[in-house]
Amino acid sequence: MPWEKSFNENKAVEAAMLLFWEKGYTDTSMADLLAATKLTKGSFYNAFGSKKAIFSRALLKYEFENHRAVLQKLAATDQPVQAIESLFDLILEGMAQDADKKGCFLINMSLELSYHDEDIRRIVTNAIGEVETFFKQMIELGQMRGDVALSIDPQNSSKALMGTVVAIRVLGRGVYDKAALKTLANQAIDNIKNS
Amino acid sequence: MPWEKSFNENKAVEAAMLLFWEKGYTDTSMADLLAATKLTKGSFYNAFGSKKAIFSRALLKYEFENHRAVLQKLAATDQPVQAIESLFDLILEGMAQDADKKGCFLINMSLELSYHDEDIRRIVTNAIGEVETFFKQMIELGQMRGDVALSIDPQNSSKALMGTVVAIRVLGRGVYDKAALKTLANQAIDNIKNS
DNA sequence: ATAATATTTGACCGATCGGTACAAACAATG
DNA sequence: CATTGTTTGTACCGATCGGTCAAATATTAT
Repeated sequence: MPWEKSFNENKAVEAAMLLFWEKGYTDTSMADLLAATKLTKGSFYNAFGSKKAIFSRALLKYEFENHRAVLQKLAATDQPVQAIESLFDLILEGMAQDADKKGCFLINMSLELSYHDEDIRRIVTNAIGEVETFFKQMIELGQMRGDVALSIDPQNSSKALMGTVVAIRVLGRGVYDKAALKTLANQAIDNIKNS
Repeated sequence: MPWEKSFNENKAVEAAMLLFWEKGYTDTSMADLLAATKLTKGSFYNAFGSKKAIFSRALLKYEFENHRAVLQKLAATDQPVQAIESLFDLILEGMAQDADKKGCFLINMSLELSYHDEDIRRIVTNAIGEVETFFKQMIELGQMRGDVALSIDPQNSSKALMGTVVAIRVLGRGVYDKAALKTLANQAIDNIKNS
């Protein structure tokens, strides 16, 4: 009776994600989306329903693949300070390879949409909370292992590390160069290390 | 021969600034601008020429009034660490009073336009450079006075402070609450203080 | 007065916006 | 091979986008 779609829905969301990531929500038009996903209007609206809907899916996909997966892999280590360093390394490396200077999709959207669109704000807030939790756990683990100074407050320092990530991702879009970003990261890490 | 404009051009730029600040560039339409400036299309284009043009003027006005003026006043002090603290206080206070959570106009625009529009990127980069210079000068002054640890590198630490400002202004738009932002500021300041 | 000059106004422009309607094309089942 | 229900392509929608322009209007110099 029914019939299978001739296109890969996941690929379409992927293409949309890259577009939204690069150009933001408003500056990405339906025409852009149709071109990128290689869908016609009928198929698009049949599959996704609206521009906002595919945007949400794209943002969640990003969060899932570019955040959650990375954090989980890093958190599995038994060398917490190194895990934190690795996260910063990954971010810096990713930015160096990103010729378009797209930055972080989630953080970009936290400025473009977050306050006016409650759904988006929740996704962003949640994603940032996850990163912060990662930092906090690594700090606590590090304190148990003696790698992190006991004078450090995990709650506060995890926020500081999170703030550094935000700063790096924002200033990395054309204001600071690679070296300056690296400086930011190094200082933040030094602040928690047991010297 | 000529004839004086019946409207205050500066007031118009001010109104445009508040609009762009709140909604961003793309999401602010000509209709919005005309309503806010109380101009008709002809007058608007006669006076400013284009949407981009009045945007640039609005951004520069913001930079002049909300950045340069504040920094100059603070830099005049002979208590540099207090000047830095005052800057963070001013930012936090301003954000607490800003019900719309507009954040910082310049930093918002660094994400929306900076990489794709070279003119805007230059304005943003320059403004951030000024803040960073302020921090650097205050740190150096503080080291001479003994308020700031000599182990601190002014160049690096001014970047760290700048990064904290960026983080506060970005995360302050709906992700972090007042207390969390204050935590970020306190940690950044503690890092340079001579204990 | 009136000529010269600049501003203001509102109608109008083509292009693009996101979204809908619907018929034709289609694959799976009876 | 007809039936069924989905997918697909496209024509079309009203609204809005940023921007133009000519005529109307107000001011000053002569």
